[in-house]
Formats: sequence, structure tokens, C-alpha cells
Amino acid sequence: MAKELKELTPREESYSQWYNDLVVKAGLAENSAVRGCMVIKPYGYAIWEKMRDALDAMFKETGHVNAYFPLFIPKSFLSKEAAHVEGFAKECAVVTHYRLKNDPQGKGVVVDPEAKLEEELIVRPTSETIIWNTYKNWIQSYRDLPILCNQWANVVRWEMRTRLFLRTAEFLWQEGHTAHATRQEAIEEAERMIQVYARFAQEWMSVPVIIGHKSESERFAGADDTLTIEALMQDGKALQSGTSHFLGQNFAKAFDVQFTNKEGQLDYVWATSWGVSTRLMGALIMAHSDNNGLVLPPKLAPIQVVMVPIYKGLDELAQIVARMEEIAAELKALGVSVKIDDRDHVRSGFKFAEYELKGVPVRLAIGPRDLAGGTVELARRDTLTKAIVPQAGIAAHIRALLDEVQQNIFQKALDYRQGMITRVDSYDQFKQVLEEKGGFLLAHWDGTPETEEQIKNETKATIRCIPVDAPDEAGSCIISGKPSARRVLFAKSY
RNA sequence: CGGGGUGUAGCACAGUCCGGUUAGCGCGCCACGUUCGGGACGUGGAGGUCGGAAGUUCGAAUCUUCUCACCCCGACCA
Repeated sequence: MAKELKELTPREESYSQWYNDLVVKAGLAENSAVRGCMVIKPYGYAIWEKMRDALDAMFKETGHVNAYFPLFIPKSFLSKEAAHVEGFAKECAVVTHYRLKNDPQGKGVVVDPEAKLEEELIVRPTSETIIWNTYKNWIQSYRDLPILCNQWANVVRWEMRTRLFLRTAEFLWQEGHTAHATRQEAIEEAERMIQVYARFAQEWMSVPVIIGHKSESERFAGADDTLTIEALMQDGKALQSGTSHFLGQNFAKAFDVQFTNKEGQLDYVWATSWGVSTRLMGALIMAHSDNNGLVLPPKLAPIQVVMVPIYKGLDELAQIVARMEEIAAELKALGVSVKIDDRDHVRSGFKFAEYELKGVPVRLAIGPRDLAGGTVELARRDTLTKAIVPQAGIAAHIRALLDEVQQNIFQKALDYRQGMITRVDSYDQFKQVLEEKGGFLLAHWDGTPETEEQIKNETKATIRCIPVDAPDEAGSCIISGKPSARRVLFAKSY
């Protein structure tokens, strides 16, 4: 069968191939003709739209508004903040010309050398610079603050190696950029938004995350502090799933954005930026999928319930579909999205496998026996269990079941994640656990970039974050033996 | 950007070493029929500049040179 997914346990070496296979076969995305860029297919995009809508509503609740800034950034803007240019310069796509012409040799078209731009334009890898150049004109007084803008956009980072959803040359994301009158207010904003991300990951994606601060060397280029949510995938590797940065006054100083405060004095504006991307799709896929395919949490499933008729002959099909439409109407009235698959050219068993591959949370099958007995066969994607239930009251039953599935998927991911957090107290133990088990390691660290670097070089594990809820615990660094006030979170990561 | 590998139908591949009819298999696709409570089967059919360019040869998917693209492993990163 062409649709058949390769059998694989998640920890095998070829997990990445299994993941790729799944993304393609479930109809989410595929590689495009353009190097490192992907095509997001309708089913994948439908999931992304659900994520986007849910996040957007959360941003609005927290007082944010949407705006849009240019795709192109003059090269000179990017060089204004030293750390920022250092971080992004190596992976920028650059526009150098604005016109093509017919090849004088007659071979298609060539870049017209006459049309060279005086100043090259960078395709945004992130929008801090263009936005702060704009904010400069918006801000004069403390009365103009805060500015709480978000934009939904695409960005380009010319990565050496790409993987569907996890790292593509072009990706979709949202980026919030806020300006504040005080340091404290900006810090609170950055913390508020990482909490929004954590809530979204857990309540919508059913993906448990650990919130924490990045170490200095993992921090966003140009930030004073980076907050992150870290999720754990089923192969034991971590995925940075969203970040929220306290930018201090770095961009305000680079773009000379000053305002008059209540006391009548000039001061630089305090800033944050925060973003999540289509990488969340990767997190969603890798956190829950099994050998039958995707497992989607009901809140993000484009189709929450699929109905498959089981029949002989078109008369019977029509009869069953008529009954299904009645049930579908009841479900839709409760806000449940339903698809009736009445295709006659594929058999029911094929449909079952197909919707499992696509991760549809609940499946109803109705055949002649059910029609006679007033029952349906109800199957859950998360547990792969089936039950015969009465048609009476089915809509309310399913509505409640969807919430249960949502919760169950989260609980399963949480149990796995909790089992994959290991406290280690020596470097030998660190290496052993990393090798044999993977997952998150909680260990003492002396706080120096040198130690972090050594661990990274020797084991490929990095500090994912210093968890915000890490309890104070006196200990000694697993490398240097120097004192440490709390454990930090290590893992191999994507 | 280093080290490996692969380009042949929508997909996955055989054929290439050792040149020789009209380039082949499976899946998918189209038509008809039989089926239908977990990925059906039969019969017939359509679909190819063998990644591209140049060369060697009576003759190139196959040999030579150049080139492009993609995949995997590193370094880099949401």
C-alpha cells in the first residue's frame, strides 16, 4: 500500500526519516522545487490556521493588535545592533537587483546588470530592525506607550540543512514587538507572553512544556534575556517551541528611539519581542504520533469526527448517509466539525487507515446492523479503541469525549515527559543517561559559557533553559565542581 | 561549506560494472465487472526529452567531461 507508514519505534536512528515520511503521507507538507522551502498542503495549513486563530485570540485578550511591516529590510538597518547582525548575517537572503532582461545569447532571462540596487535589501530573517526604525516615528512621549503590536508574516533564514516544519528556509510565524516606558513593564510583558505560549502549547496542542531562561550563549541575538518553552519529542530530543525576549534598550539605542517621560526627561524605550512559528507543527507531530500516523488533539483537528458508512449497494449507502447527516447536524450544533466520507471507490477499511494516518480524533462507522439496532461504532484515535454505542445522545457523548481525548493526549505526553527528566550528579552519569535514555537532564552548572561549551562539544547536549520554577538547591557543577545554586535543564535538541 | 550517496512514469525502484530490438516491475491513475463490518480482486488501458549540456560510437539510460538538483552525516540555527 502506498499510504502505509514505515513501522518504527520512535527512538530508532531513522526517526527523522519516519517523521518526514509521516508529514508527507499525512498530507501536511512536502519539499518544494525551491531549495529548503516547503509547500504546506491544505490539510497541514488547516491545522496551522487553527493554531493561528487560537493564538491570535490570546494576543488580543492580552491587549495586542496586529500590524504589518515590510518584507525587505535595507542592509544598513541590520548592522545597527551589533549582536543582532552577528546572529543573523550568516543566513540572510539578499536582493541585489530589481530587473531581469532577455539573455543577449538567447537563453531565457538574465539579471540586468544595469538594475543593481544602490543599497541591497535583506529579506527579513526577523523584523526587529525595520520595526524599530518605524517605531522611532511613532514614539515621542510616554503617552505613546506602550505599543503592543504583533504581525503574522513569513521570514527567511538561509539554513544549511532543512527539515519539514522544524527548520525551513522560509517559514510562517508571528512576531510580537512591544515598546514600553519602563524596564519593569517590558520584563513583565516578556514573561506574560511566554506564559501565553505555554498555555497554548498545553491547552491547545496537548504538549507539555518547560518554561525557563536561556543561558547567555543561547540567547536571542540582541536580547538581554530570552525566555523559552521547551518541549520533549518522542525520540528523547528537545524542541525549542517558542521564545519571548526582553530586549532592554538595545534596539531603542540602535535606532535612537527616545521619549519624554512623565518627569519631562528623555529616555530610551524598553522593548520585547516574541514569536512562535510553523515549527509548532513539528512539535505537534512529533509529540503525539504513533505508527498509525498522526494523533491530533481535538482542538486543533481540522476534522474532529469522521463518519464512514459500511454498506452494500448504493441504496444502502444513501440510507446510511441520510442517518449520518442527521447525526452530523447535531454535532455541528455543538460546534464539532464533521466529515461524512461517502466515497464509493474506496473501501471502508482503507478509509479507516487513511483517517488514522491523518489523526482524526473520533471515527464513527455505521453499517446495516447499526441502522437496524440504533447503534454506531465509535473509535478513538488516541487509544485506538472501538465501542458500540447507541445513536441516541451520541452528539453530546462525542462532545464530552473530544474534551476527554484532548486531556488524555496531554496526560500521555506529560507522563512520558516526566519519565524522561533525570536528575544527574556527575558528568559520567550525565553522559550515560544521555546516551542510554535521552530526554531532559537536570544538573548543576557553574554558570560559565566555557563549561556549557565543553559539554556541548563533548556530548552534543545544550542547556535548554534555566527553568523558572527551579528550586534553590546548593550543589556543585558536574564539570568544574564549582558551586551552583540550582539545577539547569540539558538535552540534545533539534 | 566539508564527507558520503542518489537522479529512469505521479510515487518507490530494477536495468548502468560488461553500449545493441519498441526501456521494465510494483503501487497509484483511467474504463468495465465482481466485491464491500479494517488498507479488495479480475480484465483492459493511458502515462517516459532515462536530471541537463557537450563528446566518443554505426548505435548511449549504460562510456568520458562538465553542470544542475535532491537526500544523508557534520558545522550553523525558530
